[in-house]
Amino acid sequence: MSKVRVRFAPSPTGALHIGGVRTALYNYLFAKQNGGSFILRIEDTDQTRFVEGAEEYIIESLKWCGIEPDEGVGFGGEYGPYRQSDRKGMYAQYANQLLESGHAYKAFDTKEELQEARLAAEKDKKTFRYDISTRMSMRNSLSLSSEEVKELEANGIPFVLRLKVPENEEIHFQDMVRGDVKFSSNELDDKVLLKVDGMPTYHMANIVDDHFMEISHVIRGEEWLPSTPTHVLLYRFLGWGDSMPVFCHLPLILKPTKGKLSKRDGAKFGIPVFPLDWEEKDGSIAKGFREWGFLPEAVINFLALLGWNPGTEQEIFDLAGLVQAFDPTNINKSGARYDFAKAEWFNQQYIIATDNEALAAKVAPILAAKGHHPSHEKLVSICALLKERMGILPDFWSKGSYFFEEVKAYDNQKVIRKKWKLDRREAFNGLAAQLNDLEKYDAENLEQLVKKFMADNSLGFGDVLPFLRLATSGSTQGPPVFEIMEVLGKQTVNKRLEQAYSAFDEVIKAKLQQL
RNA sequence: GUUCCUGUGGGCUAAUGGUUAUGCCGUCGGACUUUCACUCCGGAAAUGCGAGUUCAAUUCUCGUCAGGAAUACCA
Repeated sequence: MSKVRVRFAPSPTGALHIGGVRTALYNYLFAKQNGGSFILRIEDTDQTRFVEGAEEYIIESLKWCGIEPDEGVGFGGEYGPYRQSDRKGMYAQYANQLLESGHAYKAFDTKEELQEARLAAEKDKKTFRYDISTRMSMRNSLSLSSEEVKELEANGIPFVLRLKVPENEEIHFQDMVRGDVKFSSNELDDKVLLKVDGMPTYHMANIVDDHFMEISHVIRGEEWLPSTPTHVLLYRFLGWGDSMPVFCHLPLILKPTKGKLSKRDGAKFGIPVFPLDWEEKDGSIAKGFREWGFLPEAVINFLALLGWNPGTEQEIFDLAGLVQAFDPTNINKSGARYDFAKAEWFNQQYIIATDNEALAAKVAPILAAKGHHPSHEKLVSICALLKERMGILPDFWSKGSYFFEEVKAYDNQKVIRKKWKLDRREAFNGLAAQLNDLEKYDAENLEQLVKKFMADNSLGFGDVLPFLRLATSGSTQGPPVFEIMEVLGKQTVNKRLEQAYSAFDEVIKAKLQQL
């Protein structure tokens, strides 16, 4: 078997969404597993849709995900250029070859004429198709006499080259996911091969490029399935039928409701659909997984399992593990819905698995943005306390801001109203004093001290701990209190206790007044 | 409309022509923690529908319905 060479071929029309990332990932996995090459080709044959920065975005996204191409735009290689606009000169030759061999023809129809034909068909509740049944009623080198064609050309009337699809032919091809797939040529339209501007269409360019880049497997989204028979025809007519790549059409990624996931869905559902932030033309920012606080390993793991399964019950895979376990025959046929909750779960797993030192580094920028620059040691110990409670990186702040800022509010007023007693204030003042006198201020000693305090005053855990929590963190939830106190330190805890006692008293006084 | 693709709990999925249809996420309950999370235990919940083949169908066939994709001088 010849060398495995696969390509990821996005068009630079905007941000890459996770469906594209998954396609890239599967290409990458298949290439690496077979000792082959993963190639990035930029399909920019439609110059009207070119978007500034999209190409860089794609490259940066792949890098962030850890699936760098071996060849391609930005990565070098022996089969370049890898940008279709840079290969512009190559395509006409092959389109003309098809013209000469009678597999293509010139079509002079204007946009308006085509539009008219479409409108006419619509009246009959049909869709116009430029194909064997209609081409003789259009203006092209098949329906016109050679004199007429010459005259049109002499007058500089622009034309496109269209594929002449043969009649009554059954076209078969093998698909790695779907097995034997067949189409009738009668259902195919005479696709434009070369546009008026001299640029090839996707169909033409991708066949020429795949051929010369010696692509062995075409792994792409299912939306290409219906045009694959046209591609098969092209390979055959160009004389490349024997070296045609194997096709592998991936199931679509579906949006949370119904339908194929699209770029707009991020804003619509309030979830990330792009790997990185993307700035739209109107200046709005579509938030990426990275900025959302996802780890790339988690995104990759999540995406890998969307439409594929390893055949075992293992769910957590690093990239190397995926390369090993990946098996295209286990790719599903049906579309997979994008479930954000599951993505978050994966991320949580990866955050928990990250050691505290590394997590501290990831979380530091979030704190810096809030104006806090804690010492590394402090950050590491807080990471240890918080990591199991984080789904995404910013949770570090939402669940741990009290480590860095004063407590502004106490979230569980109900507990205060029920359990705080004015006549215990003296005892609690005593506790504060004892805590202040504690020499070795660590969780273990704190716990001992507090337990003794409870025993001395005949108080239960429920009478004391919620207030320690509330006072120090503002919340009755979170990591073990004594560990919070240790990290906070004596001074801070004392200050917060004092403040809190008064605040608790106020709550009770307000309650008494109401009665 | 036409062509093609696809239908397993709420989501992602496993499985075999043959016990109680798997696992994960989510959800609910319990244990642990007097909290939350983690962890552990348990519950509810699925083969779209209808025929046919067969001793036996989620699996094979047909029909039907539903969803999706394609139907551009976009990719």
